[in-house]
Amino acid sequence: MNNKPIIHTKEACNAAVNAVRDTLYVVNGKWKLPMLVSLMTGPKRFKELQRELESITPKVLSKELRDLELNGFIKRTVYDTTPVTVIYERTDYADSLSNVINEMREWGMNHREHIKQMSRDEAEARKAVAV
Amino acid sequence: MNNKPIIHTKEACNAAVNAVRDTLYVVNGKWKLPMLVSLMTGPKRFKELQRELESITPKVLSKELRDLELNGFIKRTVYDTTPVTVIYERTDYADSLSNVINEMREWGMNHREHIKQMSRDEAEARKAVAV
DNA sequence: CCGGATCCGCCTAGATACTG
DNA sequence: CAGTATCTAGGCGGATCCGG
Repeated sequence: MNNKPIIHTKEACNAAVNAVRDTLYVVNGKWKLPMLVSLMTGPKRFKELQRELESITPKVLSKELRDLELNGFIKRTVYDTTPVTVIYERTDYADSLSNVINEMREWGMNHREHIKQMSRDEAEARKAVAV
Repeated sequence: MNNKPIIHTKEACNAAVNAVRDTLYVVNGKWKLPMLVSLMTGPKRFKELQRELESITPKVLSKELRDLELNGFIKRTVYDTTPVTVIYERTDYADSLSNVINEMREWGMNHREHIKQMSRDEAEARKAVAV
């Protein structure tokens, strides 16, 4: 019918775009990744996380922890001491992100080089014009 | 020195986190992916893109196009007609994203199922308590 | 100690109107 | 046609104070 030879129906593309956006959403923001990284060395208490992430405010930390919990990346456990002790720890499910994260890390590093090269090329072009 | 057996130095982790954030940043937002998808079927003019992406405003489209161009994902060409014709097209470099995008798409789809399962489990738990 | 509640400033997407 | 100019709104991150 048209010149698109492949399986790119509009609906499939939209579903794909949405799936990608979901992924973007769950790891996006300033703190989510550092938090998951910080929890890789073991379970932590609220205050410990706050100290490690230096400069995060309790409100934001609390919200981010809730987000991560809702997505199943961390588990929150309350111990009935006085005062209460709250422990946060990574779940196994958090590891399911590793492929995505690695791809992103790798691409991001290459991209940094690519951008540098682009601006070098551009500088050369400007020089050529200037002469 | 400490109990971390692996190669996770603080600096390496930070660099990794930054690389990941770069990747997140360049494809983030409501429009970047749909735009790249739309340009997969061939070069397009400004107005064509606006029509395909229905509901994007020219200001936002213009900004997003600039972003994509700065990252080297698209090429902008001005033809000296009256009135001027401007053509946007994907670069080969845009294809370098395919691995990342595919991983994200796949993970996003699985995650949707995972979330569903989590809420089902939770509903079960509530039912058990209610009885 | 672990947060919740409230207020506040910023950034940016969007709406609308306009220009070369 | 291919954008720019101006204004507004709302969401997010931060600061500060409060409570269990």
